[in-house]
Amino acid sequence: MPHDTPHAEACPGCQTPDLAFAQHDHGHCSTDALARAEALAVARGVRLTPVRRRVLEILLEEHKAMGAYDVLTRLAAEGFGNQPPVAYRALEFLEDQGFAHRIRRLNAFTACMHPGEDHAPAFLICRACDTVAEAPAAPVMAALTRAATQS
Amino acid sequence: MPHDTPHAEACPGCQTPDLAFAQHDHGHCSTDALARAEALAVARGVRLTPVRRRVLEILLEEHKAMGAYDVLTRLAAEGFGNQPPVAYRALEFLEDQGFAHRIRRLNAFTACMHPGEDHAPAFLICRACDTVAEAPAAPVMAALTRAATQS
DNA sequence: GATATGTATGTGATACTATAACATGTCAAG
DNA sequence: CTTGACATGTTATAGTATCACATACATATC
Repeated sequence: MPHDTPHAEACPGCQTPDLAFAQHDHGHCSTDALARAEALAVARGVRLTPVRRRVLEILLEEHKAMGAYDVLTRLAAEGFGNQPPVAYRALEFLEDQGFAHRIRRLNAFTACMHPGEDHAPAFLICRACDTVAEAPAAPVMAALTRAATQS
Repeated sequence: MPHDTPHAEACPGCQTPDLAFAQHDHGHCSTDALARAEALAVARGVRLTPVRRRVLEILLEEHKAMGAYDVLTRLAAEGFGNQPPVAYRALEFLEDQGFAHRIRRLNAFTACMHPGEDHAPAFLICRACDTVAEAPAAPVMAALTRAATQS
């Protein structure tokens, strides 16, 4: 339920749900990410099977943090298995390959926008609508590492 | 089960379980944090009831990330309620008052080492033994904020 | 002191998240 | 064609979290 917390006021995605998509031609970046994933899978000799591919597509379409059971519901509706491991296994595969990220804080998953690139992402998550932005976090990591070594 | 991941090699707490306590006189910092919490509770007009107080003590004693059910088990053994809400409510109270932190990534909680101080903590969590160190994260936050505003 | 009010706790039920364990299927190499 | 590795299906269960309602307890008011 968007629009019902103060936080929503600061989130473009909440105010104009289609904004995120319009802004960056989501259709394109989506098919692009998918294509990269396919290529990488081939290059690595791993198989982007129908379930796995479909899960990635779903994550890309939604462009937000999705729970494993949300994904599972979609899969089941499309004739794939309807038991939790079906979703978890596909999601685990995607995460292992760097095609998706697990956001443990939300018990959720989201498609990676830069598969194949070496990156340390931080996630900007709208508390109201769960839209996720992936921000480069190299400087953040650096600060963290500094904090860590000092302790 | 400590000592069985490569990561453990880098964690002082893993190698010498008592180190964290010896190093900083945990007994003292523990009672100190408790005293601060008591004072703050009075100052704010909120009640640090027996369950709440005991939960805080447990978190301070353990000095590591504890699941709600771990806490609950301890509570039940001591004659408090044995249903999940008992633990969750006390933990929520402690978190609201800033006496404890919830580490969602671990589905766990830990006592705050600096109750009352305005701070933005980052947590350094040993993957092997769940010992938690609370590091000052102001610079990390700054980097994050920068990343956020750019997106 | 009796009563009313708000807050805290007890308790049972249930929702949500995740994994273990084992059976079955599928594909490609030899 | 068989074998072996990987993928999926399926059942069961573990682990995390919240809801809803009843009860108790403290404080303020009359």
